[in-house]
Formats: sequence, structure tokens, C-alpha cells
Amino acid sequence: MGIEQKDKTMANIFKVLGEPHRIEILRILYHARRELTCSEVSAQLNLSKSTVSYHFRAMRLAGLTHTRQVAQTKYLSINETVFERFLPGFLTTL
Amino acid sequence: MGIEQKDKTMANIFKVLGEPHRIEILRILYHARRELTCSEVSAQLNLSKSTVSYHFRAMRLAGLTHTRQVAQTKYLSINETVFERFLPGFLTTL
DNA sequence: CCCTTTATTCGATTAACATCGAACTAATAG
DNA sequence: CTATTAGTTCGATGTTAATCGAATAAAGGG
Repeated sequence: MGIEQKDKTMANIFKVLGEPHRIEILRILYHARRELTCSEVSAQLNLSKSTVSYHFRAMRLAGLTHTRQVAQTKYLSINETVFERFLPGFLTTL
Repeated sequence: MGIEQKDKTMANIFKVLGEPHRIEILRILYHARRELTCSEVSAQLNLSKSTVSYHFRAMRLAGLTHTRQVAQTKYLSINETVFERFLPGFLTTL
């Protein structure tokens, strides 16, 4: 018995989104319509680089974002497929 | 500047949903197609009544559920309007 | 009136999370 | 090679969250 795997997956996605800074990161990503770097978000949200790196990792692990690496720089973008599947219509509300 | 109010509201809804037991409660509510009580969920999920009462309160405060009281018993149901507005299509995935 | 049932609140505990700065790694530019 | 830039990891800290049992309150039944 206990909790189904499906519930854990959904709850995990929600848990990652349950943080205002991450919502804000998504909004910036969505409206800027371009990729963003860790340092860029760090400066814009006034958070330390380590904290932003932590958020980036959480979102990537939940499948919410893509990461494209060029040299030592990592560019973050929204994984629209996952949003379309699990939270259709959400991105447009940002 | 800091975080927008909108982000806090959205993040709060997500935070409440970021708990497997609450997803499970919603699934039971959705499929049973009837109201549920605290004791009933407590027995079904093998959680203490106080814990379930805590979850019920969190979901109600986030506007995700309705509560109908008859004597000392409180009947929980899904607030479909809120789901339709913020997470259209989510309930049908349960 | 007691006893049972239903739910809430309280205090405590444990676990998880967000955050920072410092140390570290990797890549690039002089 | 050294200095800089980008990001990660680590250790620490304070906060919040989930959970329980016990105590409490409120309603109903015998």
C-alpha cells in the first residue's frame, strides 16, 4: 500500500515549483524568450550564485528545464514539453 | 526588486500540492466522487487524525477544497473552480 | 449524565529546505 | 603561468514542514 509512484512524481514537480524564487526564474525565462545563466539570475534576483545553482539543479532534476553547456557557462531554458504534459496552460499565466 | 505577490500565491498553491499524501487525498476525493471525512482519510491512508486534520487545513487555506460541516463532522470536497483556474486539466490526470 | 465519535490544538521531534560564504574545479584570456 | 570568470560542492545555520500522541472541545446516543 502506501503512496503510489505517480503521486511521488507529481508531488515532486509541485514541490520544486513551491518556491517563489523558482517561479520568478521561470517567469524571467519565459518572458525573456532566451536562455539564462546562473550568474545572470544571481544578479537579477540578488541571490548568491550557490543558491541559484541549487535552484537550477532542482529544476533540472525535476525535468522542468534544459541545460546547454558552452565552455564553463551553462544556459538554462524551459522544458516546454514537460509543462505541456503535466501543467498545460501554466506557462502562459506567468 | 523582491518577489511579486503573484509568485507567492502560485508558489503557495504548489507548496501545498508538493506532498504525496495530499495528492493521494485529492485522488481519493476525485474518484470517489463524494465528500470525505477526516477519520475516513485517516483510516485509509494510515495517518493519525491530527496529521490529516493538518493536511485538510492546509488544502482549505490554499483554496483547494471546500468544507461542509454537519454537527461535529466535516466533509471535504474539491474546489474544482480553483483547479480549473490555476491548474486546468490536472484533476483528470489523477 | 456518561460514553463515544469527530475534529482541532499543543508540544515535541525529526527531516527537509533555502540560504550563505568559502573552498574548489574548469575554462578562458592576457 | 597567472588572473579571471562560471559554476559546483561543502559545511553551517535558521526556517519551515510533516508527523505523532496527548489533551481538549463539541456533538450525539443510550
